[in-house]
Amino acid sequence: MESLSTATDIADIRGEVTELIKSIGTHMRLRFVSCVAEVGLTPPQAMALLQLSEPISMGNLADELVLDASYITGIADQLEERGLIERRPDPGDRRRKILALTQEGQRVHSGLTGELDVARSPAMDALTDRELIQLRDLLVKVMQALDSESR
Amino acid sequence: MESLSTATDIADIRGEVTELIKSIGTHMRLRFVSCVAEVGLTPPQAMALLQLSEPISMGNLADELVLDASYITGIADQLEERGLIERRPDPGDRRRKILALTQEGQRVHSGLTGELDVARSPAMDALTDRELIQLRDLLVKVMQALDSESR
DNA sequence: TATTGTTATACTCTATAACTATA
DNA sequence: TATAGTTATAGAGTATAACAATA
Repeated sequence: MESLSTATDIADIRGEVTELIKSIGTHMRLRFVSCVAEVGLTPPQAMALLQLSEPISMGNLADELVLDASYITGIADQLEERGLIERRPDPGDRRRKILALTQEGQRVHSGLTGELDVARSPAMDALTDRELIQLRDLLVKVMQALDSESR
Repeated sequence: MESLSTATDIADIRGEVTELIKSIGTHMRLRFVSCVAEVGLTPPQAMALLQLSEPISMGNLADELVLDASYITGIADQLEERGLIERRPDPGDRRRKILALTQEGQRVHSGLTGELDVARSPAMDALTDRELIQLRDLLVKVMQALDSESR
């Protein structure tokens, strides 16, 4: 009898954990959307801009963001129109174009990075250093289980 | 000097935790999308169907899913065409329509609920009961911090 | 006058297919 | 022949505005 009620409790806690991860993820996403809106960017524009710490070819950017190349063209157009990035020729392959931040792009990039910097987010201030490490270790285990699941 | 390097490490771990929550959230979302696709539903259709354990008015469904009422009309149309739900009049308010599962809808709803049941997901099998409770408690703290942040 | 649901419409995010210039 | 980027287009998800019926 006791084992039965324990099993139920554990199932409940799994459900709680799932809900918590979902809620925290939603919070993070909303925070991202509102941060990028403040600097006048749409989420995909911001995702691309944030990837440009170093210049990168359009194809590579598509790979890193897991987006189709044709979509990257449009995002690049928008960021270029706003003067945040520029397309440079690739010396050595004239098909390729390298995207790089302009000076203004640098400014927005830095501002956004700072704004989003999780280290400055009060989100995890509620945890002591020891708890934070515990949390990290537990999430790593869950993530590993998910990765080996993969079906 | 030691405090400086410690501070950096903690910042790194915060970043790790953020990334982990993002990754686990992505896994969960992909799992949801593939589960609902198996029963031939789009994600919004599934979200609506899963809410129908009990009959509910269209407006209330819109509130619960945080979607506009006009969008609910379309989703309800699709689920009704597939014979999974029906619109019933509300005795007492003739403007209102109550959505309820058909018998076939019941079947799909049960199947999907079982498929998605977190208690049966191997995701958290990597954790002992004690670790699971620890994880829940830590996530609750993070969530509370996020809630009081709210700006 | 306010609320429920519907319609028409439009916008964002994203992919596919066909094309061009280059390799 | 294959690859990088572009264009045109289409589809999913979602919202806004205007409207009809009812409250």
